[in-house]
Amino acid sequence: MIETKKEESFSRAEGKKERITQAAIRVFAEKGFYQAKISEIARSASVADGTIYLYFGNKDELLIHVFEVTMEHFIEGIRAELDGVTDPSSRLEVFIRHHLGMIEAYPDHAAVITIELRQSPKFMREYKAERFGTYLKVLAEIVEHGQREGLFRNDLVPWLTARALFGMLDEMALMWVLGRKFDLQESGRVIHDVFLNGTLSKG
Amino acid sequence: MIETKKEESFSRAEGKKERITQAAIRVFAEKGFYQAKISEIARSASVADGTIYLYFGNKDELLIHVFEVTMEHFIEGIRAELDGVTDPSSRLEVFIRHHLGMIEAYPDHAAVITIELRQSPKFMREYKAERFGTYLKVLAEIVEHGQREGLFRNDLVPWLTARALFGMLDEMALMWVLGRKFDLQESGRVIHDVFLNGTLSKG
Amino acid sequence: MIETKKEESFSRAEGKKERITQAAIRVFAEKGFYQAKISEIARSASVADGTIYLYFGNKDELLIHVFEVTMEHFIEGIRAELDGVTDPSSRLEVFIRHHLGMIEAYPDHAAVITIELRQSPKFMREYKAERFGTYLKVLAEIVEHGQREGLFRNDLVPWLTARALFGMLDEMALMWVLGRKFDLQESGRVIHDVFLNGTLSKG
Amino acid sequence: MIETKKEESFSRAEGKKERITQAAIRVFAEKGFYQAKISEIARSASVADGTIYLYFGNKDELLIHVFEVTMEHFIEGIRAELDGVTDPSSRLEVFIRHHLGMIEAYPDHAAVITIELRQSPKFMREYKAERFGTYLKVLAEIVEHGQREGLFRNDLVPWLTARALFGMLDEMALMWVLGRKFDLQESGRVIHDVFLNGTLSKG
DNA sequence: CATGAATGAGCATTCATTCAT
DNA sequence: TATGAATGAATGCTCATTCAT
Repeated sequence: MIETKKEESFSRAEGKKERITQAAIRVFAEKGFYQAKISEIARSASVADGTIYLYFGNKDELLIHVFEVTMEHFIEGIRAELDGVTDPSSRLEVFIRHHLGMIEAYPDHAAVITIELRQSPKFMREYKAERFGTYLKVLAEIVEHGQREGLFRNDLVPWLTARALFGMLDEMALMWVLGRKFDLQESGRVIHDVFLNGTLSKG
Repeated sequence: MIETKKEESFSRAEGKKERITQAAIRVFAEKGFYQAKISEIARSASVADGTIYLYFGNKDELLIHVFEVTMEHFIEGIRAELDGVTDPSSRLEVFIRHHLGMIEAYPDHAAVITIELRQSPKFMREYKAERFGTYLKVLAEIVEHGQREGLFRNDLVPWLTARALFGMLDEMALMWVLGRKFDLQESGRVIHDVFLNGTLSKG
Repeated sequence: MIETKKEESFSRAEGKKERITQAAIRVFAEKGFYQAKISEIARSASVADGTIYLYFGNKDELLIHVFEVTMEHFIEGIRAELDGVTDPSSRLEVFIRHHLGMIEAYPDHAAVITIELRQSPKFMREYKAERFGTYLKVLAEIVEHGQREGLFRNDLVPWLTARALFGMLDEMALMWVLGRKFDLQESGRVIHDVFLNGTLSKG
Repeated sequence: MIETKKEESFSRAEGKKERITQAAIRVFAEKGFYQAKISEIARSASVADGTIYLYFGNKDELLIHVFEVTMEHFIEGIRAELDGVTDPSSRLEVFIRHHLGMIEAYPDHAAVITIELRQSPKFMREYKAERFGTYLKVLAEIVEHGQREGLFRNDLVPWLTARALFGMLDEMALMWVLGRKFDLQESGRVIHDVFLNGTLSKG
């Protein structure tokens, strides 16, 4: 399944940007964007405050980068996992399992996604989250594919459906991160089952 | 259906607290909690900055109040709408329609819910959102009721199911608020349909 | 000796100003001038905040009034006690005993004097503390009188001497108020004795 | 005698903290603690407001530091001056002359001592002024020493006596700072003489 | 006279960002 | 590149004072 990356020793150059990014993920996840202090991220990354500004224009850009990197992480993973899986139902299952598996392996990522996507509407209107769109597109295409195959109902708007599914997964992730009071993967299996039965074409 | 309250002229006393609350909803919704300035809320409520502190201990407490009032608003509405509706499927439909209807009528409320629920995990861990729990409980009880009636599958954990449903609705609300690029109630009907078909007991 | 006034029920009119004054003495004594809140003084006097401004122009004036009233209290007392005492040494003794006795009976007064006299030099330069001058004059006149009688050395400048004596008494009062760790009147007797006879051992 | 330090150009590091401290002494002395504004101290020290918080946790801590530094200044000076002086009467004379000399050389220090020591009793009860205690101890030990030598009366409690003496000196300092209407050192000589010999005329 | 809700000027403190080294 | 001391704009909150009732 998904294995947590071990603390790698990066090359000096890119390593520093990467260290900052990872530190930012940790701190944003724990404190939220506005409570996170640049100085704390710097400390957590073992760099000077000013160093962060050699790699990122400002705090906003750091947040955006963190979000994009996080989504990239999800995207690469899901693409690898989907490779070779052709059955729409299985693809859906893989997506759900992978998403929740990532949350379990990297809980901070859940917080980053959750927090980032829910900044003020104003912020969200301005920042077009491309990678997030790409990730959702993977899901929407699973739905479309399933529709072409005649498995899924044709009255579903793929991108709305994808977003609704994502809403469920994100809500599960949020709850789980808060208290870890239930089995995340088990909830994923139920979501898959319910969603599937609800979306099957009657033919 | 749901009708937007018109700007009432309140009595001095409660009126002022109410004006501040409504102004806070507007400003929090547009700017988010941290970007919202007390002085802007005060201006929007036509009171002095200091007046806010006659009614609320600090900015945090104002946010919490705003959230609680918002949820109260949802709770009262849904209870009234559910009154007399006995069929679980219909109750579910009513809930979805009402929730999304409220979002349409009071779009700021969607932002408040979204923002409030997604503050930093740290914040959420400390603040127990009682009213939000009450609201979700209404949904969970619809599921439970449906299970007792033999309509819904028994393998669904009611509160998890309710939360997943809420996740979908909240995601729809978020998207709609951002661009109003689709018919919110139509998406609600699809969610109801998909969810229902997915959760029906096979008996 | 000195007896603490019991809580009198004043006539409504002057009573209110008096209540405010006494409340201010209490609060100034405990918190100091800047930390004392008008609202706390009002509460302590059982009047509304605004009422204070019917009797005093502002917080500064209230402080000045409090100080003047306090000094008046000392002045009246010391004049009564000195009445009929003619011997300079005895008059000095009476002054010291009375001053320290007042501190013991009304410890808040010590704090008021201490605090008031030590506001910023700027403040002190502007506010001419007349009553305080009157009080000190009583002491200076005891010195002068003693000089005329041939009891005291003629090289003492009376008002400087009076001020130095006052400095000792005020310091004793300050210490005593802080911890009450010694016998205030006993220290007064030593001061009287030293002042009169000096510190050299007679051996 | 005592010579006023000229404005030195400090090294960047300690220099800045020192500049802030000296600026604070000036401003506290002129305005008093509560009227002194951080921004004015910053301006007076030619640093930004925020810079003060790199060296001091908050305004209170700045005041405490200022007081401790001031007392340190007095302590170092008096120790140097007392070095080699063995006669108790002379040591007493040195102490008085030095204390008042410091006031003349650094009048702001008088205000700092006066103000600091007379904050609200509440403040004083919490803050244990160690350096002030050390300074007073020097004086108390002069008294004790004089008692052991048989010069001073044995019925004097040294620390009370020291405090009374300090009260006289501080009162002289306060008056002198306010108007400089008399010769401070001359008043010191009289205090020394009176304290030693008392006020009775020898006739 | 009395009230106390409302006001808003004022200030300590924070923290993203800069820049001399 | 990297540093971190220094900056100073920005803001939540306080509280003396006012004034409609």
